[in-house]
Amino acid sequence: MSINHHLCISLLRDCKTLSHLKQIHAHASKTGLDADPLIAGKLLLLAAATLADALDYSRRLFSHFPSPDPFMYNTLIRGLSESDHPHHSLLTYNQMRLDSVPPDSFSFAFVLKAAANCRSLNIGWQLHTHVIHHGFESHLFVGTTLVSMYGECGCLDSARKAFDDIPQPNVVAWNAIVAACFRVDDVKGAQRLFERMPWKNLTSWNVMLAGYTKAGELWSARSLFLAMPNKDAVSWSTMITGFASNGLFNYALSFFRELLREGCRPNEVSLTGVLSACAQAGALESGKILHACIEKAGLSSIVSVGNALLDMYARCGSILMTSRVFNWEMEKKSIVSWTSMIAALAMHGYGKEALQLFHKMQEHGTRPDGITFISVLWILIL
DNA sequence: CTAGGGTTAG
Repeated sequence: MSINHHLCISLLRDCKTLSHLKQIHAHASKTGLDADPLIAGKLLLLAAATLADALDYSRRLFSHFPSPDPFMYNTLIRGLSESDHPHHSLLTYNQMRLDSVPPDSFSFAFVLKAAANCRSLNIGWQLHTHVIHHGFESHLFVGTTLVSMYGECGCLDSARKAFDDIPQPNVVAWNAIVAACFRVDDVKGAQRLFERMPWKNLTSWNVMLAGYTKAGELWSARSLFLAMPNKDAVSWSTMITGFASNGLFNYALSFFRELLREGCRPNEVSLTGVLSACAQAGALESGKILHACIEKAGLSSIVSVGNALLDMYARCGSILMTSRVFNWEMEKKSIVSWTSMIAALAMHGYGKEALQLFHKMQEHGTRPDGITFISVLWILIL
């Protein structure tokens, strides 16, 4: 089968997995589309860079283009900035400058995100000078990314200055500076800004909810939630995960029930939140009901949902259901899945099986981290 | 063809 431009673009738009991407690439290379720097080749690169498990692949694709343009550098910088090694994004940015390709506003938006993910204030400051040097200091998008980068690095003063440098901040910029206050636990400052905001949208309210729950001020969050003009799935998820992570299981469960009563469809975030509440409360029966809902809604293939289910069964003492979920219901496993299963086996006295799984995990190419080793050590204690 | 703010498990 040979494919044309149009087909290639629509296939890439729906591409979700690495093997799917490889198939498309194979078909595209038969007609030379993969080397077409105008559309298909670039979109192939874009798909690879935004697919979580296809970064090496995207780098290989990138290296085949003799003279990459800003779009292609940006694509790789973006993919790497969201990876586990965001500093590789900075290396690509440096390569771009060495190749005398001038960075544009997109390049700065992506590379500043990488600095934020590295939590490196030094890199952030250095990039800020580059932004000024290239004349983007009053660019709305770049300015907003600077605000959130400084917030992420815990430097509220710089975030404030970057915000004041934006000539006409819109609601997104305002939301960014409010979120920056919460990130350094300046709840009072966030409240003052929230009241002074010229406009608010739903996200502004959700920023406040998330900030309050992170600061442990759940009653402020609750009264704001009740006073909000509109609520969406993020508002509900924020409240449920907020209550669950602060140990208020009954509130998490009753908010989830309320969500269902309002006719909202639970998403994967609210489900992981309420499952975590069941796990901590030992509510096996509620957990089983949720399990059935997840299967019916077709959400069981989402890794975070599967992991939350695993943890719920393990903490509720049902080792049989834990291994059933792990062995039969999870097609995709992350390091969290392997570690949860190992911990569950070890804590229920199945030391030999836990150790076997520890080896099997490495055979699957997943490298253990600190938490995995701690889980294995439970074998010695129990 | 790419971009900024809010929710996700061990």
